[in-house]
Amino acid sequence: MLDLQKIRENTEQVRQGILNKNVNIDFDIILELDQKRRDVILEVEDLKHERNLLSQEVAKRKKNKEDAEDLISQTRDIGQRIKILDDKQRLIENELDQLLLEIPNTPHMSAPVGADASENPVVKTWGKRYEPGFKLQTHLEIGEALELFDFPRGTKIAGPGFPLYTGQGARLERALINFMLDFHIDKHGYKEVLPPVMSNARAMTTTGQLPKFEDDMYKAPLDELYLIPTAEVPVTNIHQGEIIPEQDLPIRYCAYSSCFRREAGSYGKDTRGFLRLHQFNKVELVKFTHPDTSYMELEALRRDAEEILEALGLEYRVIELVTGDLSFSAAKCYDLELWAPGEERWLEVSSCSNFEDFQARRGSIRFKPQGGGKIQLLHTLNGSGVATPRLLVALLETCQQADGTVLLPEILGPYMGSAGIRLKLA
RNA sequence: GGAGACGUGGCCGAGUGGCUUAAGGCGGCGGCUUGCUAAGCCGUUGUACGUUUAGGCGUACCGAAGGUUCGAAUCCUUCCGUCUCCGCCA
Repeated sequence: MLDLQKIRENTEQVRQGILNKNVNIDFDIILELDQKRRDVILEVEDLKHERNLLSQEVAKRKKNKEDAEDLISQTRDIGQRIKILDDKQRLIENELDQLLLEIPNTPHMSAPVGADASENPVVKTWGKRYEPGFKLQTHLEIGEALELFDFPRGTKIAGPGFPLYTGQGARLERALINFMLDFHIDKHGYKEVLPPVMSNARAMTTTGQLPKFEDDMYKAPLDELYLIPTAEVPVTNIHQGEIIPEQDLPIRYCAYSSCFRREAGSYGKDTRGFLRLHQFNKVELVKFTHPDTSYMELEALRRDAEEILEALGLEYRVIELVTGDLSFSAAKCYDLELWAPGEERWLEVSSCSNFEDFQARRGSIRFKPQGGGKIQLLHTLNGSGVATPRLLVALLETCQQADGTVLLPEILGPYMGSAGIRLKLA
């Protein structure tokens, strides 16, 4: 949510920022409602003040056993006017809130202005192209040959997009999750949390999934719960409604969770294999920071995700999202993409974003300055560190050998246990 | 799922219709005293919104939402949460 005062005072600047995100918002309606709201408040508070004074006078008279009927009937009349104005105020504020909740965050000034993903600049590339000289297979061919997963049976159980991992494939998936968790916890100092995979509407509103993107989520209407599309939702809401002492910042969490996405409107796109799923696994990094350090923390967050890819020896590049490609809540975002040599394309495995105070305002997440001073909204950030499906694709395709086996990086050895790092048909 | 108890500020805790604009304490902050520390003494202490050139002023907030009343932390209704016991269950 944007600061109403900022909308009021810097309307043109905000309007331009939102336009750069390819969204057109009618700010005149908002400003008009804001003015109406303040007019009503002015009127109703005046009446309430009067009522309080009269009630005190009634109390005084009753104490002295004097008659107060005239004051009581006068106040009764004021009470009715207050009730009408209270209702009016509530109505205006509901309408205003509803509008504000649907306005996306404004881009940071460092985010490159651009219309869509085709304009995203590449800011970094790392690693060496895997070109072993034999004909490379796709992850689907490798997986089928080595029986690492079973899409037809996953479809039988839940439908397309719900993968069933089998044998060494299941073990590899689990190994990757544990490897990434340990890496961030032990090497990068994140605190591990294991959150619920369902969240309520309140939590979904904090992070920005609601009210606009309800159709993208799986819902359990009987219990008024949603399956989380990312651990960002439950983890960011850990501190919803809290006031955190400044000296506790930054708070850095690392969480594994299954993620659930209906992917509404994306039918027909990347339907093969692991490229786009309804359920997948992801290790997520979430930070709560002081506003002054959030952009420094964004760079550090991105590095933490990059190091996972480097530790596995996979070729990747980093792109910076132009304003038109930024998500609803983000002010600035980097995507990490892995090269999949079998698919011969780049695959997005991580998004690292700074939301500034956008989510903090929706979820009322604040900090108390150390030397006293005014309580302020903090900044929230998150990034995948990283999502497994496309990581698995790039890993299998990059580690495939001429004999049809897959030789995993040494670093996964301890996590593969007795299966070892060479995947072959059992 | 059944029964009962409870929900007050950063924390503890008083408060069953009007000198409560929430007592008292702890903690925090400032000051005095002081070789240092501790103790003691004095003062101060929330959030949101509105308004104001400023100092300030006003309104709301006692789990949430409604209601009764001239007036609600206090009475009524509904909901949510926590705890205890029972049932069920990996």
